Amino acid sequence: MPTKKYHHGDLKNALIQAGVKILSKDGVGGLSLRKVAKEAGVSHAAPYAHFADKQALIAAISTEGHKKIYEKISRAMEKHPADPLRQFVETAWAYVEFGLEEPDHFRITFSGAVEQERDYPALVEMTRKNFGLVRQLVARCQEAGILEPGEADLVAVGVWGLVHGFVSLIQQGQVSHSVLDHYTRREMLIFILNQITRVRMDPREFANL
Amino acid sequence: MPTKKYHHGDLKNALIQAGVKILSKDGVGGLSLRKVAKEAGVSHAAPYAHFADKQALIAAISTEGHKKIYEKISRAMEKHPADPLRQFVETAWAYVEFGLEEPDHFRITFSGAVEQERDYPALVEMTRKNFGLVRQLVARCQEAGILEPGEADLVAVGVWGLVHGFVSLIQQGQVSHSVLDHYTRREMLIFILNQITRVRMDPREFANL
DNA sequence: GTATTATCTTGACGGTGTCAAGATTTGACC
DNA sequence: GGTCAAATCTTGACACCGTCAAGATAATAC
Repeated sequence: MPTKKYHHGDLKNALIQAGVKILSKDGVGGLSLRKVAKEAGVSHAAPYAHFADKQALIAAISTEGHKKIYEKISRAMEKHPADPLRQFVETAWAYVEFGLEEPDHFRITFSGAVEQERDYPALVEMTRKNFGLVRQLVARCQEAGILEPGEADLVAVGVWGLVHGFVSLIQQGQVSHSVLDHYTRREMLIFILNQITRVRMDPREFANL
Repeated sequence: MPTKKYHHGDLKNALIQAGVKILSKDGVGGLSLRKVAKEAGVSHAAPYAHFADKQALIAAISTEGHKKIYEKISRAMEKHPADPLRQFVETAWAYVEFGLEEPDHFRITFSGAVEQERDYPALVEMTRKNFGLVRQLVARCQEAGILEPGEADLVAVGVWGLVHGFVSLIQQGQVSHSVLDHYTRREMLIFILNQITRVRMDPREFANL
């Protein structure tokens, strides 16, 4: 963390947090640089001392999103250090939770609002870190016979896509009522995870672990 | 129709097409109502005769995206009417192709830029139609023993998410070079599809069908 | 042929991203 | 401690944006 400085102190982080707050209040469409500045108590052009443009702020907010995901899923993985299957389920569920608790932060993090991701090394590094965690979990599950063997990179892409697609469809309300009435979200997740695992979990049983 | 008249004739569709063109030229961030109007050769407020606001135009552009996907995947399914496995592969590949050929149209279609989807019945209907097609294909594959049995709705969510996640990660350039150098995109797709199918396809073989 | 309606233009408003110029504070160096 | 350059923030301006109101024009219904 940058040490306490002059006028504001730690405006850069304050702007990111203000952005997260506005996202949860006004949604992705309501996020503007001027509103973020006002929320942080500075003038409308102050952010330009810390961010080159709006894209750069969004990139920082996305990085913050990936950080939260990293914390959530690494905590989830620590819950059952010796049980890859439960690690798998808990990690996936942690990801889903973030998507449901902070939908707009989740959305802006993955919506491709950052057009040239490679211009933001911190963001690239953070996504790499998250992907590495998933890849590592996938490899462990493959060793344990829970997932099919094969190139762990690609299997990880598949797993991530599966869970991410699930969150997206829930967010957009595209899951039919006939399904929603019969299963909890967690049961639905386990149902979907069953598609790619070699073991078969009973949704009702695993939802309560 | 061609020459300039006070009344355009078919401005509504012209605006949608202008929007698609601008998307491919300037990306999602460069899409504005005024630019779309100019591209279509009308004044800056003319779109308001056909769209309530920018959201409504984006919803129409998203609907157009779903239409293109519908055409592509239904054509793909017709290629091998009696072979569910090939139908499955070709349909997924058609989806990937659209994402790679028109990345920004693909992105705006699924980025949640339309905040309240339910306000746009045509869009809801079109997504429902596409999902129905996938669901139908999934059911057929389940009957043929290619996919695990179970609630077809949820299996379809999984399949869609898997393929969609694959496109997203490719678009963002997050697939490692070590993988990109060894496999074509189509081989990578088949690799991923193997994760959820009960049959095992050889990527090298199936990539050339 | 006239009246009504749909379509399009013009002009205006507040909000937005961004830059330039200037004010203020900090930290480093003597 | 005093001086100065760099970092930080404010103010003001500009072009662009989404949106609305008022009016002009064309198509259509009668």
